[in-house]
Amino acid sequence: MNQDKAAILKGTLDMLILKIVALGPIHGYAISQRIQQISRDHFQLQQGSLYPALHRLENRDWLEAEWRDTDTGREAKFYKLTKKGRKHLETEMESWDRTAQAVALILRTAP
Amino acid sequence: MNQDKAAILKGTLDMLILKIVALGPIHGYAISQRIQQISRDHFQLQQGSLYPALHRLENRDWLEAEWRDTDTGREAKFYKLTKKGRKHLETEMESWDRTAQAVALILRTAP
DNA sequence: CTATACGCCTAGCAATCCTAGGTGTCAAGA
DNA sequence: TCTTGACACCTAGGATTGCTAGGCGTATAG
Repeated sequence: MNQDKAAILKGTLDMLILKIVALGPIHGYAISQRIQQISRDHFQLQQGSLYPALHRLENRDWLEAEWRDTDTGREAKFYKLTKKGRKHLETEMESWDRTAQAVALILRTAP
Repeated sequence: MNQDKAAILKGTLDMLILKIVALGPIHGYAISQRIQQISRDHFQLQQGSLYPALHRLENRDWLEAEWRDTDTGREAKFYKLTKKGRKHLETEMESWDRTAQAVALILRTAP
């Protein structure tokens, strides 16, 4: 079915969400749109992944939520980063960099 | 405990193993050593991940196994890529590239 | 008035990697 | 001699994670 839009790589979703929220307060539904948009339609974040992840991040005190109105006048749950969340995001990004480099080392090894 | 050696990113292990085996026939124990070595000690592949993965790859006809002697005169199960395996490896590598780029797009987005 | 987008939620599945245990051989050092 | 460590294989079960597939309610466009 989805040959086109790819699933999120396991273990990276938290980091991606935190990064999007770091750009400014935003509600859940919009997060999935932003991820799809910025990734140039590569990632397709499912709601069944999104909302549990948001609750997970809130429970770990990386995100704070607040009900507010959207531009279109509807209620939505806006998230913003906590200090802990910002710190954690940095750690995760550094970790990602090292991991991506390590993978690249292996994939680029010539026979 | 392991602040140093990182776990393998979920979903990438099959690709990494296939890539190592693509460098030439090799047995399981040596695969984990090679992965650790080439990744400059970043990845620490556990045996409880390694062997189930190898059986998985064999069942999918991406790897073939054969018992042979090592340099040290012991018996070991040497793996080599099948044609299907080589093809799958290429697909996975392309997929990884696109995914890594998509992640980079998101992580590099400035506020 | 009906479909679609918006916006939230949950239960349960499938996959994956790990921990923690096990087997047996062999070489080196106390 | 005996014990430790490296070599080389294996499995069961747990934890985590993202998805599928369902659900709710409102507003807007056709």
